[in-house]
Amino acid sequence: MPDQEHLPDVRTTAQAWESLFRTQVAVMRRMQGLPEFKKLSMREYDVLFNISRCPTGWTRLNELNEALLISQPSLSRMVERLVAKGLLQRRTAEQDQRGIEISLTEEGRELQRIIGREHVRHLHEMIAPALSAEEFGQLQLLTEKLRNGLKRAD
Amino acid sequence: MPDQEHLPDVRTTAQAWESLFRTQVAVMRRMQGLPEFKKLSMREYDVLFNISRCPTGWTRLNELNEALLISQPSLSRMVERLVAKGLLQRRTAEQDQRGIEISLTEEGRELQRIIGREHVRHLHEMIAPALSAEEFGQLQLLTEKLRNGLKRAD
DNA sequence: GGTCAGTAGATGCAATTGCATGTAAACTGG
DNA sequence: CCAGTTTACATGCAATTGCATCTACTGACC
Repeated sequence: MPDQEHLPDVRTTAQAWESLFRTQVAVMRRMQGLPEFKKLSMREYDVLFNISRCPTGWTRLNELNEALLISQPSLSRMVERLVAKGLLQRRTAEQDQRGIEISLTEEGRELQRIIGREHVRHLHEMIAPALSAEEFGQLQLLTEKLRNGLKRAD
Repeated sequence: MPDQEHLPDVRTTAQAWESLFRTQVAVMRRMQGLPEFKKLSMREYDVLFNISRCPTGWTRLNELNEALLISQPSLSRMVERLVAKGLLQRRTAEQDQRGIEISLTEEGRELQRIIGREHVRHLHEMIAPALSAEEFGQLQLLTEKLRNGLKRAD
């Protein structure tokens, strides 16, 4: 081990978390009203976005659920609604007859792209003035490291 | 201005935000099931916590609303429920007869403290292994700076 | 191969949420 | 001072959410 890094105490971790959390709230709150989220709520967009990131294009419902804060029954019904809107398609998983796989339809993919572009543009306007490029880079590294280092849920 | 810091591009800001957001989701998701949130949902606890931070002990409803992601009618009714549970008290504001001020009751303050202690303890267990004390400090500074530097909502 | 525990989603139902709108008080310009 | 606008919160109501539970399938053990 190179330099001695001392372990964080409770105050340090609590304050850092609180600051991160409040920042997330502040940004989300400003984003809520923006026009791109008129057609789809932010939660729904987040579902489309997560699916769009899957290499194969298909995800298992339970896997998707882990990336979201909503409960399993809520996701189940949200997917139902998004299928009804023509934005998603479902199929039963090959190797596990209990499982459901979902993917974006062409329409869903297109809507995700449209909203995504607007979203990124507005996000950039909102947060870019606050930090330098170097600081954003540090922030990304620190949050990635934090996320990857979380103690496994028991 | 000392060194030349270059301005962040769109990719840089979007990736940093996404990483922060995903980290927040990962932590919140693990927190949801913990026993301290059996008596009160996380949203409700967050309300008590925010009020507990007010120097005077009283807050205006609209001011409190700005620190939360829920809508104004939702907060209005959540406060109603928390008053019914005996955790909050309400009064009309002195200088503005339209306004409502709320504060914790003794019972509410005590419950907030109990949940808060458990929460901080579990949070620490969960995230402390991920970063050093110095890194948590950097994370706090960066998120504070980000929050304070957000472009004003139009 | 049959029983039993565990996992993936679906569903009934009550509670919570948000949207649109309502009411009342405060501000504003003449 | 008074009409018109804005602000703060409440309320009707439909949509969404979560909890508890159910069904169907899987995997393990014997």
